[in-house]
Amino acid sequence: MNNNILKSADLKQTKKRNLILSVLEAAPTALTVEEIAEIASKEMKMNLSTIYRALNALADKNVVIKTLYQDGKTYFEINNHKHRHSLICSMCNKKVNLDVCPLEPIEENLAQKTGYTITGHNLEIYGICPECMKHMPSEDNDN
Amino acid sequence: MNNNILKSADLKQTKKRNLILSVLEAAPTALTVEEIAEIASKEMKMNLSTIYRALNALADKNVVIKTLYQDGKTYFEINNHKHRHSLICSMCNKKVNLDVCPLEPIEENLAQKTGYTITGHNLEIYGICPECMKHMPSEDNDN
DNA sequence: ATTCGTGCAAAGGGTTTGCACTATT
DNA sequence: AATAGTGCAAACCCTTTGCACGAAT
Repeated sequence: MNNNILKSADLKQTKKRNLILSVLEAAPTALTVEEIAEIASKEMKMNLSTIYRALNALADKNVVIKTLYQDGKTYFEINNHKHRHSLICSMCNKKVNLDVCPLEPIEENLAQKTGYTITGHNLEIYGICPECMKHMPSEDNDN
Repeated sequence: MNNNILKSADLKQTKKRNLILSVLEAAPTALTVEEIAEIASKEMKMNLSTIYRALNALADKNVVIKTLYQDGKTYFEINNHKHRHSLICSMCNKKVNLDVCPLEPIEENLAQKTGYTITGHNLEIYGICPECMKHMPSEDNDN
């Protein structure tokens, strides 16, 4: 229930924020503000600024995670405290969540070697999904 | 010698492009366009557009690698075909190169599980460097 | 001489912000 | 009633682009 989320983040309860949160909760992957607006617009329309402000407020409270992807857009997802990464199709943008994070064992080692206090990381993996692979304009296959 | 790099990339040889390349070659980590401009300006001044265009041309030829970091800026580095990642201080932005890439073993596995053809990945690790740690305004240390 | 690189200023895309207004507490 | 959220338009930052000029082949 979103009520608690907003309350415990010291944010006022509004229909829009609740809707934004429920969109994120229903989403299988991180979403851009435009994607959120698109989905949310089925129930009510709201300004992009509103979504940005809501998400930034929530990110400040660590309720959502904000990540800038290589496409130049910021993606948001609920911070469920399960650490995840995405595999993104470079052609259709379809995303698959990974449940492995290969980095935790590395980070401790790294902290020792560098003296840095590791605070986090950002990992995106890119590829071509099977569907796009099928419909690939044959660019460099030698038939 | 840069001559060969530009020639083999089918790009005209200019003083500015050579300078840009030598700045990148001397750099221990990936640099932003502004950082490159700053360093290069000691030898000659050039417009940011020129740097952007030179780097994009080189990135298209895979001579340099172009990566968008979480600070919203694009970083460029020579593509020496050694796969590297950076550890970045969130406070002073100092970067350390890692020579481990923990992802290659994972990717093969991933390809099987998802059917994706993996084409690459992006990994940044964030932390606080020892110097910044020393001078940290004590925010949440309980003394 | 042709082709490509460069500077400048303007435009672009995504995100943020100031202000007046509206809703929540 | 006080405080915080929202819409709108303008501003912002980094990057890209059009055009006229200049340099490399």
